[in-house]
Amino acid sequence: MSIIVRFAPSPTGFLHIGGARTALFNWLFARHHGGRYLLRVEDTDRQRSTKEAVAAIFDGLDWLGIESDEPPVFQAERIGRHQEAVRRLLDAGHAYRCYASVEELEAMRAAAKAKGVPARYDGSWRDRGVAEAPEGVAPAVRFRAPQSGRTVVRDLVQGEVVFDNGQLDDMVLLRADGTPTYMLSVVVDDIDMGITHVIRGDDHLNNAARQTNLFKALGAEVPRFAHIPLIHGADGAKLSKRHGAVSVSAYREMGFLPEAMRNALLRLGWAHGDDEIISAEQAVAWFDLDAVGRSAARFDLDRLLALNAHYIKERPDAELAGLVAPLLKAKGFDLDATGRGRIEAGMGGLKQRARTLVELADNAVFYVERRPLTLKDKAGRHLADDAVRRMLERLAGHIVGLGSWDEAALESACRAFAGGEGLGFGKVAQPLRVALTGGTVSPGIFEVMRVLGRDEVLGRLEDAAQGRNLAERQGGRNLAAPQED
RNA sequence: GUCCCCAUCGUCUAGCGGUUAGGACAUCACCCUUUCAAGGUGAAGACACGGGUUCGAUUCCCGUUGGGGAUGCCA
Repeated sequence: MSIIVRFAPSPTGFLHIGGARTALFNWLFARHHGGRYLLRVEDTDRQRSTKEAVAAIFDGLDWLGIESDEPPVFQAERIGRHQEAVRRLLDAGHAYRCYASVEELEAMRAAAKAKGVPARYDGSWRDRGVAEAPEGVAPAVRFRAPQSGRTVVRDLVQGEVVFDNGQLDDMVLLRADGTPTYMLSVVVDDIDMGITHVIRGDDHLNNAARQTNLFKALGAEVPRFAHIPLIHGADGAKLSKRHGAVSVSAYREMGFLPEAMRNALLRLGWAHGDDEIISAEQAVAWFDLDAVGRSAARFDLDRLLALNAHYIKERPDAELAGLVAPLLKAKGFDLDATGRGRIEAGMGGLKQRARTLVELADNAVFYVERRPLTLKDKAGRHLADDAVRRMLERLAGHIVGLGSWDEAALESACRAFAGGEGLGFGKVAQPLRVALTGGTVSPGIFEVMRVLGRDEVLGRLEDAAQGRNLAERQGGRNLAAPQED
């Protein structure tokens, strides 16, 4: 039997990282076993579902490269099937109409809680006939769940979990307005879609028991369940808005690469020995449910950052230049051919120093800035001394006629100059760096000179010598504040 | 309250009865060095507790504690 799994988000908000990981695990599981991965939008709650959320979820999944093997199924469009299933259940005596009001239900729960018994619907309409129905009250339809015995969920991750049927109440299948609830639609749709394995967050573990009984009542085979542990926030609680960045799109905006995100998500609750950097191909080859852990994990931004730094280094320079261009544009730097050329030529040194695309863009600014440069933070003090400026002027004179403008030639010329001045190389390099980049932190100075080109270097040197640089600007927006030396 | 799940360094984890309890991130040193990174080397850092079972428990069982989840006409 071929494996069919699905990711079934409810479009009541953005795609958060927990959902993204669930999708990833499903997708990986299908790919690994040569099965199919489907997408189903659980939008039976018409009040809270929005088109924007659907778009955000699709967009996030797309960005992560988790593509569905078939067009997405919209649950709301399948109401007919759900209602039909309820009719069958009603006919077979597996369901009944319940006329209890919302107030009554609340009272029931409060009473149960006070008595210390499971808070659940008391089943008072289980065996009452329609004749007793109060007037003008539209009934909800409830499942007639088994009241004794136990339901066993054989879970691929959690093992065998036993529930006392006395704990499980008669869940609502159809609301009073005739719309299906989640509990009903998941089961009907999973049956119709031929889902063989249900991989989802373990906040659904309890539901698995109730759904198991529904599957049986519907005469269907119960799929295999795999409830994966939740991802928690830094405080150890279930992820919510108050945990800061939780949406996939937020991470995208922070400058993370999808491959880094996937790698990070993959390693939450799943491991393959000591492997940390895992490619998409390896993930497919290695992933299986037996290696999924059972304890909740916290999402660690530092790890993501480290992974992202790794994947940035692995990306070709041209690709990174393309990724950074729009970020630079947003900062007001529209790249011309020269700018683009410099960004790509300087990418080697740039990408060594960035953990996010945002940092990469911030650090690349000096390559596309127009003269005279605006000095960063307190960098100006390196250029404040008149003797230093004259030194820079002499340096310009020393390199202006250089035969070749490559890094090796630049280095030997600059070192020779420093020697001639009786200065340690650092005494020359740092003012030079500030003159050329406007800051005290940058890629290797010879690389910078090479990328900038002779004219620009000479021009920036002259600006510095003449004291033409502009006063400091606001500090960078790097995740890691740039260190002052 | 009731039910369910979980428990190895700060974090993510390896471990599947006998290990100097391993790796990664973060931290701290040192090396390299034109700054910052990167890289290299090293350090510090964990089996929640109590009972069993066993020749032997991080590992198996029970309990305690702690954390989480579910208790909806949300999903």
